[in-house]
Parts: sequence; structure tokens; C-alpha cells
Amino acid sequence: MKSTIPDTGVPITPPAANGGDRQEASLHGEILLRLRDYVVEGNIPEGARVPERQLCEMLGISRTPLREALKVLAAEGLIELLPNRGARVRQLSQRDLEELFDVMAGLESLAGRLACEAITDAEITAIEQLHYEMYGHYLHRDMHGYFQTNQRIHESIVAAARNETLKTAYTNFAGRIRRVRYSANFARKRQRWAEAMREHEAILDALRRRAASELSDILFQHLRNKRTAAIEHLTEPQEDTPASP
Amino acid sequence: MKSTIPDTGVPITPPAANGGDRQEASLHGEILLRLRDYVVEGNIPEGARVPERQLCEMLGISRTPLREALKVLAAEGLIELLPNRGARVRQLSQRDLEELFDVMAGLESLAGRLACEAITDAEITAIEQLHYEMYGHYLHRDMHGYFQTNQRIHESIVAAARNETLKTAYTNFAGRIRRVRYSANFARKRQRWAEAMREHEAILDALRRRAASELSDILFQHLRNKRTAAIEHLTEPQEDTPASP
DNA sequence: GGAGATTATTTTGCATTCATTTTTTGTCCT
DNA sequence: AGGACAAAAAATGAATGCAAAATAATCTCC
Repeated sequence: MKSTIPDTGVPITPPAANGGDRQEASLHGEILLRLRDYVVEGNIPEGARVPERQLCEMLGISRTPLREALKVLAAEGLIELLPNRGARVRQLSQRDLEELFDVMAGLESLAGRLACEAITDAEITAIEQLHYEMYGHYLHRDMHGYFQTNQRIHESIVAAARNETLKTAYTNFAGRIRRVRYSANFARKRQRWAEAMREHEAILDALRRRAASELSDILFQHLRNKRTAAIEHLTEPQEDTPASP
Repeated sequence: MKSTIPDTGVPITPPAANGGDRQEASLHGEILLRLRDYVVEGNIPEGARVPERQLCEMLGISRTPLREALKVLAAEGLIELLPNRGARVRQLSQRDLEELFDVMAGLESLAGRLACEAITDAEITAIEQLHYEMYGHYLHRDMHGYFQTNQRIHESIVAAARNETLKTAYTNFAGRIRRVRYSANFARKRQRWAEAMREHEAILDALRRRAASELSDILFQHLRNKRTAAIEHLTEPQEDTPASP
């Protein structure tokens, strides 16, 4: 076995599509986008080496632009560069995750605060729409749909903050925990799920009233609870499954 | 005039010292640290080109590690890379500054919240110490001393949050606005200064009581006010100087 | 047969080189 | 003289080359 990256059969460069509509002038930029996705999507196992040579062949480029992209990814915290030992996909410790969740909580909390200053009635209506949609998913026990809509709500709040810098940072941090974010949910934890729904009600309520500090608090607490659920899920994945009799 | 970087007489590489005690194994890492400082310190005027060739000579290296460092700095938001037209020191619009200040406010607000959970009595005592020191500077109208101590207080709060991820992000954003942060102060604005002192009293009070949400609010507002002062200062630098009669 | 040392291979880091693109300089024409 | 065009110079972006380090493979000796 010479390859450390499992061949998923999905090449980084899809022969047909170019990975979306976005276009990047420079090669290193293009590589950066693709490689970031590739890592965020979890195509390389945690802690595994990121072999330059192999990636160069996969991408059909030389090492120079690849290495530039790797440096940036390292700066973003997705991978880590060990001196003379190449790049590894960053392995997040439990503490790292806690920290990341808290920062996300802080950013969303901020987003909520700022959103109260600038959000339009139309935007609130749109979020209400998403909220009811999400409630539907909740009633139907549609985890996937729920999560999708839930994420759109949070993104809408961030968008309503009218702060590109914040949005960028938010997206950045979200990318780092994306892998666990999806796995670390309250899959079979009905109680937490119901709680989250109530929290979302409160979020919507505070948003309607443009109660900045209040919304800030609620959002922080909401994310904090998410964090707790996620960490618990990671440490004991078979939460609600009773032990063998 | 062939050089776009004004020769300040201070080389990036001081012949004697190596710029501090820190040591970096890789060259690109070393370059990154030095170049980041070099840009943050304001050695290159805003919007000016960052000539690779010249910097390579200054640093005595080839373009490869330099370009890697430039990509990272671009990712950090300190410079921007124009396709085929090289790197420029990022010029911050007023909107950019507003956004940055708000994000900083959010991060400090978060730091305060988290600090309430983890801060020790000793740490609070230390901050109190700094507070009184700062008050002394205030009474003596010692702007420089005030700012220095003020910054140490804010850093102490961030440190008390026990979140390295947050701290890194905070440092990062602080670097971006460092240039204006120092110039954009309430130089001759006694009123704002007094207000800031009162806010700091409130911060300390909330911290003593470990009132998380409250502290979060106060810190956000405090930074918000700073932002307003800074923007005002930039748009009309001769604030308190009465217009010609 | 296996643990440790030694050599070979691979990989990394940086310098150098090459092809384009941009910018500057020079010239010509109105 | 001034502007437009063209050629030269310089700078950028990416590929290649080379030395050092790390990893893998082989060999030696017990």
C-alpha cells in the first residue's frame, strides 16, 4: 500500500464539471478552493499525511502551486505542517472542538446582535418561513432535512448581520468543524431535539423584537448546548442505545 | 524612483538580533513571521505594491518561500493578491474598519463571557491592578501609558477565556487594524476618555461578579464606542480643534 | 530468526529556470 | 507637443532541478 489517501474513485478534478460555477484566475487559487473542499469533505482521514506528489498527479499540476495552497490551508487551521515531514490533516482534540464550538457560538452571537440592527422585515419573514419548514422536518423526524434547514437559518442570521468580515470568519470556522458537525447531532436524542426547537422559537422571537443582547445570549446558549451534545456524542456515540442486557 | 517601499533604514533583517527569541524551523515560516510584522508595523504604505524581487533581496532568499508567505498573509487579510499584478498592502475602507471593529467587539464580548466561567480570583486581582494603573495614566493624561495598559487589560480578559482558538483569531484581527487602532484614539476627546474609564469600571465590576451575559454586553458596547470614536477620528481628524472663526 | 545499523529510496524545502503577462520606454504620426 | 502604437524591460505564475532530511529497505551480526 503506497497511497495514504484512500482512493474513493472520485478524482479531485471531475473530468466533466469543474467543481461548480466559480472561477479562479490563478492556479494556486483554483487549487486552494478544490483542496480545501477536498479536505473539508473528509476525503483524507484525520491525521493522515497529505502526500504532495500524489496530489500533484491527481490535480495535474506541479508542486509549487500545491504547496502554496497547503500553506494557506495550514494558516486556516485545516491541516498542519510538520517541518520536513509534510502536511497532515489536522486532528482535532476534544478540547479543540470545544474551543471551536465556543468561537462559533461567539460569532453567531455577534451575528444575532448585529442582525438586530440591520435586518429587514422581509428577511425576518424568510427566516420564519425556514423556521416552519424546519419544524415540519422536526415533526417528521427528518434529521437530514432538519439539519439542512437549521443551517440555512443560522446562515441567514449571519447574512443579516451585514458584515462580510464576520461572514468569512464564520464560514472559515464552520469548515473546520464541518466533519464532526454533521456526525455530532442529537440523532436519537429526542429531548435535546425538542429543546433545540424551543431555543429556535426564542431566537425568532428575539429577532422579531430586535432584542439585540437577548438574541445574543440565546444564540450563544443555543450553540453552547449544541456543543455539549456534540461532545457527548463523540465520547459516547451510542447514547440512547441501551447496553447489552 | 524604482523602489515602491520607502527605505526607512531599518532592514527587515536586523544584522545583530534575529527579531526576537522566537525560532522557526522552516524558512517560509520565518519569512512569514517577519513579513507579517513588517506589514503590520506599517513599513509599507497602504495600497502600495509589495515587490517580490526587492523583498527577496532584503531577506536574502529566493522567491519561493516569500511567495508562500505572501499567500498566507493574503489569507489573513493583511495584503491582497491581484492576478498577475502582484501583492498590495490591503487598503481598508471605512466599511472594512467598521466590520473589523465589530468582529473584534464580538470576540472580546465572547472572551468576557468565557472568562466569567474560568477566571481565577488571582487573575481578577491582576486585572484590577492593571485597572488602577490605567486610571493613573488617565489622571496624568498619559495617553501612551493608558493605551498600553488598556490593551493589556483586554488581552488579560482574552487570556482568561482559556480558548487558544479565540486568542489566535483575536490576535489575527487585532493585527489587521493595528495601524489605525493606535492612531484612532480619543487624543483630545476628554469626554470619550472619561466614558471609557467608566465602562472599564463596569467591566471590572461584572467580571468580579462573573456576570457573563452582562459582561458580554458591556464589552461589546465598549468596543462599539471605540469603533465610533475611531471612525470619527479618521473622517475628521481635527475633532476638538474648532474650525476657523 | 530478529534487533540494530547501514544503505537506498522517497519526500521535503528551497533555488532556479521558463513562459506569460504587465508595465515601462521609445518612436512615430497627426 | 501630445497621443497612439509598438518594442523592450520587468514582474508574475508555475515548472523544474537540486541538496538535505526523513522514511523505507536491506544487510549485518548476534
